[in-house]
Amino acid sequence: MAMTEPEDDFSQTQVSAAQLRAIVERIERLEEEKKAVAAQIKEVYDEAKGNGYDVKTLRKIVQIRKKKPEERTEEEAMLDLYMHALGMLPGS
Amino acid sequence: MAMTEPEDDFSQTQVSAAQLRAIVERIERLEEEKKAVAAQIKEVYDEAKGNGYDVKTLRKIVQIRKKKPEERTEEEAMLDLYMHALGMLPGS
Amino acid sequence: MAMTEPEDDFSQTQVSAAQLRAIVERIERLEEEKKAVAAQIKEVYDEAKGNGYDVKTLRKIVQIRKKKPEERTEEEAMLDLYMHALGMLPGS
Amino acid sequence: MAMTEPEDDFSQTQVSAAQLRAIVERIERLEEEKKAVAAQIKEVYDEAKGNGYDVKTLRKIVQIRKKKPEERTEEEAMLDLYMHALGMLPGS
DNA sequence: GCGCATTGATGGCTGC
DNA sequence: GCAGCCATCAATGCGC
Repeated sequence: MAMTEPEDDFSQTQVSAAQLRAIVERIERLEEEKKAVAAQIKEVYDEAKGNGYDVKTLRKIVQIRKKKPEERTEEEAMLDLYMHALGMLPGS
Repeated sequence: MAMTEPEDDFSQTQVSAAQLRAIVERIERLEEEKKAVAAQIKEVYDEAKGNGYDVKTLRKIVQIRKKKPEERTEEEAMLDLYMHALGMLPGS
Repeated sequence: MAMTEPEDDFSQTQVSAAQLRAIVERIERLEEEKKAVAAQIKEVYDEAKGNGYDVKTLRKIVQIRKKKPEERTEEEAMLDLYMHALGMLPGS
Repeated sequence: MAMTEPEDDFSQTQVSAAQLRAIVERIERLEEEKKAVAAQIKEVYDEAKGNGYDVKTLRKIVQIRKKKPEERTEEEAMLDLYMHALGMLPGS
């Protein structure tokens, strides 16, 4: 009875507890997913290693491919930046 | 010609390049998945925040639940030890 | 000649460039100092470790002492609240 | 008396407490230094801002000057990296 | 007040 | 096997 019809004083608390539990468990499930994907990534690296690839180098390549577009933009902006900062451009 | 009938000397190299490309692309796909899951986790925290929960505390809870009870006890004990030595606790 | 008697049009620009350079170099010097201090901090931790102290706990202590007692109390209270709601505490 | 001639049972503990306190305080002093230097850096930026410089751009410049040598090295290594990884170099 | 960027902390990997 | 290194992740501070 008390379980199915809790005291009013505790209803809100119980709801909060249930919500809280739901939130935490959702996060934990998602973190497990993330962990699983991370493990798959590791597997690919390990397999590659087994095929004679150098993991460290592979990581570098992935990293470079990730950063490239960003870097190129920075590089292009840089010249303008310096020139502008030094008052060598019209807009300065 | 060279493209459709490559020199034997380069066959192995081309296979390696293909393997390499396959590996890198698999990793990149998995990293995108991981990124997506991370975004979902962020959403849950944001939603919780919208419902009045304190995100920082939520993170702490998740972290604590990750640790084994034994670890948690050890860490707390060590902290108490140091805090006691520094007079930061009532019983000191 | 042009170097010793620059065109009026460029005088201001040159001054700005000099100022700019001065600013940037001052910042760079200060950042080196900051880096040096960070290295000293690391040394202290390493030395402590050599004397048998637990670095992780030391860091926690330093962190806790940084916070005002009030903050600390609030945070602990919130954590207890959540942990209680989740049945992670004895009294729940 | 107890203060100047502590019980043997507590000597080691007290020494540890003193050592511990010394360590923590050294760290705290160094962290204050670091904080002070950081504040000086901020002052330079603020002063520059007062002189009409764009702080955001200044930060970018400092950043670029910091990363450049490193990036150049990476850039150089990269080509070799790709070529090596793809078996297009003698050493592969 | 929010999002971004830096900084600090943790856990995993590598080399000795 | 452990210490140092690196990559990831949380947290603080800053600017918009």
